[in-house]
Amino acid sequence: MSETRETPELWLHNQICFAVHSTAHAFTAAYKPHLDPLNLTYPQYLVMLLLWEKDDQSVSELGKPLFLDSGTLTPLLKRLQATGYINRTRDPKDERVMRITLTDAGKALKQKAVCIPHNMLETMGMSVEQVMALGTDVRKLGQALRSDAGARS
Amino acid sequence: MSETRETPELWLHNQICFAVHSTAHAFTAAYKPHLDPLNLTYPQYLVMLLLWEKDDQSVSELGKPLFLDSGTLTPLLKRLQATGYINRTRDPKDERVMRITLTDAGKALKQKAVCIPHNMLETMGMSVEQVMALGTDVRKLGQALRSDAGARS
DNA sequence: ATCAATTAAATTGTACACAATTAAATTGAC
DNA sequence: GTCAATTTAATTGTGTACAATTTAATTGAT
Repeated sequence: MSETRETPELWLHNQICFAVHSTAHAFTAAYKPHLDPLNLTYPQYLVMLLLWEKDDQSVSELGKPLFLDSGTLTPLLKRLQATGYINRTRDPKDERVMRITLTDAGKALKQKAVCIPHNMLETMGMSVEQVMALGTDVRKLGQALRSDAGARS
Repeated sequence: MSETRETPELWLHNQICFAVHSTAHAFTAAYKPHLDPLNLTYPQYLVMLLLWEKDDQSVSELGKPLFLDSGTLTPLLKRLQATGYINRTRDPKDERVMRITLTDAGKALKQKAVCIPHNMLETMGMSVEQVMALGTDVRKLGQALRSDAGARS
């Protein structure tokens, strides 16, 4: 009856891209109850993770591991500044560079965030070993997708 | 030196959520060269997949498998209509319902899309079996995240 | 020393994504 | 049959993403 029978490769539920895509959105939704009390969105949380690892980074230093450019980061960082978690100041050595530093409130927030990974692990219902193994595979897939994109010279 | 040494659970590159999040974006970018010639964005492609599986669906029928509501779908469907791939008509039986049907151009597009999954498989550099196994695990994770969100009554 | 390339952010425009509200049509209890 | 609840989309407002352009600062070849 359906013309689909002949093209199972086009079934939505067979597509790993959609599995990854929808699971990413499910993560954002699952983080929400944990991040709302901290006044953070999920992408803002990712930036805070980087700043908690290493304070005082430029916009492009933050963007490289996140695969984001200033078009996304500039407005996001302005919101983090408005919330009071970061400072944005021009580097006196090179006025092109915007240096992002944590405020005291931004540093203090880390203590409220440390429990989030543990809580999310419970939500996922997986062991640490399972999560690490799956993470390795997913990262490998992401790297393959990105390296191939760069491969067309 | 870094205060991070004590909190590896907060390292960005340890977070499976970020692995999934960034791989989802890598997918969107990797699809772009395949979808641009078809005048489709990646989310629009997902809607077309559903319509190729089963023509004539309502907005909410399309939204359920995609985990999207009318707030996202209405403008997206208007763009697909503007491109000429779908029709949007009110159901005469129930004027609340918007019925989405493929135009001839929308139906014809399927033939141009059938090769995309195969091409993407090459980009991923994985076997069909590997992709299916990883897809199963990722879908399971997505389901766990969504079911737990609904678990707070 | 000067000026053409380069670099870093910011800006602009398009397109999701989602919460919350609104509007219109339908259903159901009475 | 009437009107309150429900259902379906659409709308509004905020927040990412990303391509393309712009601006300002720096570098480097001459």
